[in-house]
Amino acid sequence: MPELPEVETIRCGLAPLIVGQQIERVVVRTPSLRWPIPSKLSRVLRGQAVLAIERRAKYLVFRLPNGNVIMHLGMSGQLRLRRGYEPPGRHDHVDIFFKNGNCLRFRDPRRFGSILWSPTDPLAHPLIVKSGPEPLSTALHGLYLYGRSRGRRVSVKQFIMDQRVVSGIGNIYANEALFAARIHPVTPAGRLSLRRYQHLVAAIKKTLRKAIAAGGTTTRDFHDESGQAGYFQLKLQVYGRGNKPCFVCGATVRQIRNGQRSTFYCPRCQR
DNA sequence: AATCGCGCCTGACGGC
DNA sequence: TGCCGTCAGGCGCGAT
Repeated sequence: MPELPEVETIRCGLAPLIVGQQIERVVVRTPSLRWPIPSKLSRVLRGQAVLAIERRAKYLVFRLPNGNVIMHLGMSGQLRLRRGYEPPGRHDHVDIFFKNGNCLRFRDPRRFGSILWSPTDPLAHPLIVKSGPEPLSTALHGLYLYGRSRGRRVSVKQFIMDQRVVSGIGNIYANEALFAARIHPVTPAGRLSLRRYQHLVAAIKKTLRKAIAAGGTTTRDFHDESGQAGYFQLKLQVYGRGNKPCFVCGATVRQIRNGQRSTFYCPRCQR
């Protein structure tokens, strides 16, 4: 499930290969994603050159002279760039053919992803404008989370997964960052001290940076733009490790449900 | 305003 | 073998 590090990995891999390239044509086979792909997408993209690829939260933004493509990979979205033609599979929903002979293919078995068109400022798009600060920017700091959390009774894990509070953190990295910060995931957000939020922010940044450096986390669904799986999975401390021994203290990692999400933590390390 | 739970969607997997 | 239920989960939305 692509979270910020996976989307960033895709962006970095894709940028040198398609920035500056001109789009020849676009084939939309399945318009019914999370939201319908705009019927004009093929028309507006034809002949345009990609000026830049940016990332905001978990969204990819393709800058073009006449507007912007906003893409979200949802749970199972993949992007692959390959040379020449390959017959599309059942879940290969969109092809973007470039004049240099490459094809960017969007594949998404669960179709929770989305591809939208924004003729104006994409950062002002309703889906993006409410996103919280980028976790790796200076806008995310301990005092910010502390302030936003006052009076909040939701668990700290749900709190940091709220994209309006801070963007880009999904279930995997929420679990990992809370482990790194030694904070129990179910602690009410409003009950944590400023000092503990400072530790948490440091842990979030460190966890995300390491994941980006490693090229994202391998899951069933994630592949980067070349189809390569990430290899951060080897380093996951708690996610997916229910009933296994904590790498730090040996206690049994617990798996619970919190806010309808699988939650993993070490009952001895995290308080 | 904050919180809760639903629904979208498919594939993997376990049980019978 | 095959069928069925459950789980995985990002995120907007409606209800409370």
